[in-house]
Amino acid sequence: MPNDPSDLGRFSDPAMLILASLAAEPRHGYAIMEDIASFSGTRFEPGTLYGALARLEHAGLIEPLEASGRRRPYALTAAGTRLLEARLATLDRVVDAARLRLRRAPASRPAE
Amino acid sequence: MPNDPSDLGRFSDPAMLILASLAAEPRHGYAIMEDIASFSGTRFEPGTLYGALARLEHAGLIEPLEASGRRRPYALTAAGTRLLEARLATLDRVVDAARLRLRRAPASRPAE
DNA sequence: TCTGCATACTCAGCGTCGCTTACTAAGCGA
DNA sequence: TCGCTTAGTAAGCGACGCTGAGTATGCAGA
Repeated sequence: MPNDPSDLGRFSDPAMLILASLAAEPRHGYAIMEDIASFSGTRFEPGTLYGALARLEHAGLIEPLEASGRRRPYALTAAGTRLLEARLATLDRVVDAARLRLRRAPASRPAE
Repeated sequence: MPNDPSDLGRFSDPAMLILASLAAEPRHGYAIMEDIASFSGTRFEPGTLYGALARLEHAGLIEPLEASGRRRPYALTAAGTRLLEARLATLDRVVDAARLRLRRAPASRPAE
């Protein structure tokens, strides 16, 4: 129950990638999609993208800017920036821990 | 639609953390819980932990070892190890991209 | 001008998965 | 034998990711 807005809900992938994409500058949905595909290799379908966008806006992590034509651009809020930074730090810790554990794994992993 | 077993389903957090915990050595559920809490700061409730464990086993990413008493230990399979490594590489790319973007962000973020 | 493609977004529905909560039960020290 | 920690089971809810189809605008070329 994400009553806590500092929590990304239970998921992180689409939301995290969107926050990362918006970190550089405001972008509209379609551009976010292209951008994410370029740096992460994952291309979201519109439903995934715009659904996540709506949730992030509702959580106050991003905010809509004035539309120009069909394009509805979004910008990171201060809260969104803070959350992204915190999330990045946690990810670093986890990735480091995982690498360490992989390296310490016994060389003789059972067959298969 | 995780017909593709090389896919962690749509989520990654609990599953990823479990794989990371098992990377060092086989562990049983309760020990995984403690371990994850120690390196990631997140403590899963039993439902979350054992649910994810069952899915990972079903996907062939971990396998149960012989139980000793109540303890049901699991070990990473070769597929699990490969997936963890791949996932780690992707995470690195994403974290780097995000950091770069944060640094390039215009210093003058609108108020608030 | 009309066709057709790329852009940009909306909407509806399904199934999965995370999360909570409560319960069972073994092992062990006081 | 009481009670704490350890260890795992079970049930249910609702959020969210994902797919897929549909709508509409702008623009280049025939």
